[in-house]
Amino acid sequence: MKKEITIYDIAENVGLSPTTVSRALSNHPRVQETTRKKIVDAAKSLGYQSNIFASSLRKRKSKSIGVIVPRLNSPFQSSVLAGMEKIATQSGYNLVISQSMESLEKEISNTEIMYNSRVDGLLVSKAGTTDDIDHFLPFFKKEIPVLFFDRTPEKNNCTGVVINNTQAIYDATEHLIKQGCKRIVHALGNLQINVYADRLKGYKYALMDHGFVFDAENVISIELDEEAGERITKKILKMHPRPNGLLVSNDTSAASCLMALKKRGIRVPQDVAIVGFNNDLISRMVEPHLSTVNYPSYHMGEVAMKNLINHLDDEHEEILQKTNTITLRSELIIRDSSKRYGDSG
Amino acid sequence: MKKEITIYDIAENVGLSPTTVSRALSNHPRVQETTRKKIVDAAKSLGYQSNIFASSLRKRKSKSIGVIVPRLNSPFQSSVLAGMEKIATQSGYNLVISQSMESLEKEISNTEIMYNSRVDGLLVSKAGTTDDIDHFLPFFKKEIPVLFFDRTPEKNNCTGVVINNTQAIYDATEHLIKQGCKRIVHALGNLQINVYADRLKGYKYALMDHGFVFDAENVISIELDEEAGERITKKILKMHPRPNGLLVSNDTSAASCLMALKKRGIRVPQDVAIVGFNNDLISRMVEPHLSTVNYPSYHMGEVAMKNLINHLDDEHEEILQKTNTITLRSELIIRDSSKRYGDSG
DNA sequence: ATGAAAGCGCTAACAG
DNA sequence: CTGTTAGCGCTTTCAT
Repeated sequence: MKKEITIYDIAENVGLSPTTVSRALSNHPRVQETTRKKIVDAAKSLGYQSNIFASSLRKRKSKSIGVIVPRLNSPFQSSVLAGMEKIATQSGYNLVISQSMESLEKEISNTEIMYNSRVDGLLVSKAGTTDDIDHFLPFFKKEIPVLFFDRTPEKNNCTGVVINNTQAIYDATEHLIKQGCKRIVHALGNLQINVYADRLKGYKYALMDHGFVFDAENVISIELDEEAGERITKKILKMHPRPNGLLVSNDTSAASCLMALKKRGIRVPQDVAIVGFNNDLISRMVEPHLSTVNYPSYHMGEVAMKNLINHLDDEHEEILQKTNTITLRSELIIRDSSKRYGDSG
Repeated sequence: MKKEITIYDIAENVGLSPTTVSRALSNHPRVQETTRKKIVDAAKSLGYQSNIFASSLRKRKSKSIGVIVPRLNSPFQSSVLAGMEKIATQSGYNLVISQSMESLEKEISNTEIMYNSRVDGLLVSKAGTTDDIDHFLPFFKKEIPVLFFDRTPEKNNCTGVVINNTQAIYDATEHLIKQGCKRIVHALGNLQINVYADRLKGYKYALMDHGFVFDAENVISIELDEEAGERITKKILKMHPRPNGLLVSNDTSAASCLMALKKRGIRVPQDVAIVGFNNDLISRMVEPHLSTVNYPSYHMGEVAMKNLINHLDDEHEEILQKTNTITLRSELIIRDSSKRYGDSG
């Protein structure tokens, strides 16, 4: 391996000390402009590449941020990541990304890897299985900031960026009630995940507030994938009376429900009104278009990253450190899949 | 800041030298089992965390791999990334991800960042604008492997993982011809991107082989986003005779075409047969279901990463170094959007 | 099987 | 504004 060009080589070349070279290269104010110029030129002509390992070792900072998501391959998550990447790159941070595949075991292992990689901060959307956060303890102890987004642990001492899931589903449920739905089924994911637990609450509250009786049979907890529609539809068709309102907690599954229902000759929204969640592309491509909850995913990525970085860069102010929860605005988008009485909301 | 626990502390604690501790912790064979155990236990009880900066500085390896994609937020790319992440994590590599936003300028800047971050290898799907690869020169010079996937530069000295785009569209075009389409329009992205240039070739060859005359008017080069369908449809409707076959180079746009056509009362596939590209979820959710080309995106991620890592880990064998191109299998999936004569392919 | 010593390349006190 | 010095924590000869 060829020898690396170091600041010592540059120093020798320009007849200055390594310190000055180091300062010049990192735009330290106390270096004369002419000196800096000379150094920068020499660096370029010698083909110098700063050694980030040495720099990190000395500064105890990696300038990188870890992100752990349940799955990389999801319209929602990839949109969040896009927002995060934009801000991180702008601010000079690298993004180290891994996925937990919805498994706590993998999340723990990923967390350890991130810790050992010495990321300056960690952004996490929790895997479903449990509410365990012991594996973040090393981060807490070392005061490396951990910020949760979307799927946050229940323990309320963790900073998180979320939407108001309860309110979102409250609104959706109320909308279906106003559309004349008498039996409303709510299909959602693993109830150990706060996101779904909160949505269930919103559903219950809305029913209550409108004089409906909550019936556990109307709650279907299921993996919300592409095939979910078939499974949900089969369950619905066995119910008496047959449900005429359906809340499905993501658009992929909502779209797949729509298809499964239509395949059986059941009309949407006349026989069953459907509301999805996320406002993914697909909600605008199926017919009828899906009513859904607009989830500001890209924005969530931006906000989460911006807060983390502010926290890292503001060495003095620790204002954000004690911010508990940042709630982003989400809103119900009403489209044809749930409009049973003309255009009314 | 509290003092870090180092191998010196462990050494002192167990009465051995730092060298032995280092060896024990990295599973060097020449350490007695009992000694290793003692060291590992001490490390644990002292709360030791290996300092990866020091280790990287010494070993000149970061154990991380950079990935640059045009956009994080795309069903195709996120699926590729998921495949990459799986393999990288398995092999003990971190994934540093950034997006070029389809801009050469950002790609160049991202490449520099990756270089300065000292990634052990780089995986790139090129931004569209040009075929420029000068910004990878520093990698080539230092013999840091760069592997392209999907969108590869034309210069044929770059290793790449691809599908046979020409063949894929050849098959799709032939299929439409066999379905009785007399005028076939091909909508694709920026023709400076090899992927689209190759597809155009496949389209031309298929026309030629079936006695059709190629007409440049039938090629629409356009940004393939959610709104593309409207733009494509407007163009088609101005053509005489009206096209009755349509190849759209991604499923999002193909689906949006489908909708735009249906909105205008044009029947698919009877009036216009459509074939998309990628086999995204959406192709199975619109009606009629989209015929499309199955693009093994997840697999492409796995293969690209596996090859890169093999290259990195096999210090002796440099077999893969001279592999030029790995072509993955893709295949036409025929669904209702292009079936004009019953079930025939 | 274990240890001593040197150095990877940088930055931050401190001094001038 | 510039320089001297020391050390971040690890791995790796080379020696025993």
